[in-house]
Amino acid sequence: MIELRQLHQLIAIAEFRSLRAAAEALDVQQSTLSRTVRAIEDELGAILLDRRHSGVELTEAGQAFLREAKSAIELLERAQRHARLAGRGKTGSLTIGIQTSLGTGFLKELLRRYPRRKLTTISA
Amino acid sequence: MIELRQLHQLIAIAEFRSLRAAAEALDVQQSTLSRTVRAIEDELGAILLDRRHSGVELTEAGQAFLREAKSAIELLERAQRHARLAGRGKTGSLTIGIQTSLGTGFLKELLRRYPRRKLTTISA
DNA sequence: CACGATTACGCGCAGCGTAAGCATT
DNA sequence: AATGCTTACGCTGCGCGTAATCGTG
Repeated sequence: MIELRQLHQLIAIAEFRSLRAAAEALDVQQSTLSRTVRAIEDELGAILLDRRHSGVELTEAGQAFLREAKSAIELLERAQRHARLAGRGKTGSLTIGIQTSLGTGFLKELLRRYPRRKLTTISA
Repeated sequence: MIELRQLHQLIAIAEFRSLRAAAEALDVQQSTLSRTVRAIEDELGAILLDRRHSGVELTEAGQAFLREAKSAIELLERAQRHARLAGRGKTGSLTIGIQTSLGTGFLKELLRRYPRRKLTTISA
């Protein structure tokens, strides 16, 4: 299955018209991107890049695919933004001060009933 | 980063309203899906599922996110279909018969010049 | 020779299965 | 007791870095 990481890598490659440059920008090795492109091409059964010795160039299939893929990613990122906004206020961190004596009984029970909360203890 | 695999898992969960059922359908363990949901929720900072003891239910945030995410995935899959169509005829497998004597010199050179082709040898 | 993409090899970690745990009906 | 989600633990496969290779201007 093509993953988002791979698509982002492909997008960078297309923007830089170069594996080398994209690799540097993404802070990975050329080899990583070479393998990624190869994997996507194999999965699609279409060649996406024209490998030149002066970099790479999108084939027609590559241009079409990337244009559509970008729209999809755009949509997904909007979805994430919306979800993050929806989550505001309903989640977040809560900082409280409490005497240690209280921290042993009631608080422990509270955290047991509401898992996923993390308790940071600072001893006096 | 949220990956497509995770979104597909989330979609299955939403359809089945159950981790158990979705896990069976996807042929993974419940624990896998539990962790996936948790990971997405953490990344988004929003709770997507109401965990009941009779299964799960999408929260409002979950419904909204999944609706948008599904559209994005739909778009991506269209992009892949288009690319596969574009690749037809320009790629594919070519089966040839050839005498072994020819397979050593010319063919080897040919394959060297056109990498990524695989040669399957069937000895007589 | 320089530059840029490809490929072989080995490693570390993310994702998973197993199994135990916990809460509710 | 049965059902269903969560969590701890260890392993395996995948993605990556390193480094060597190939091919062209």
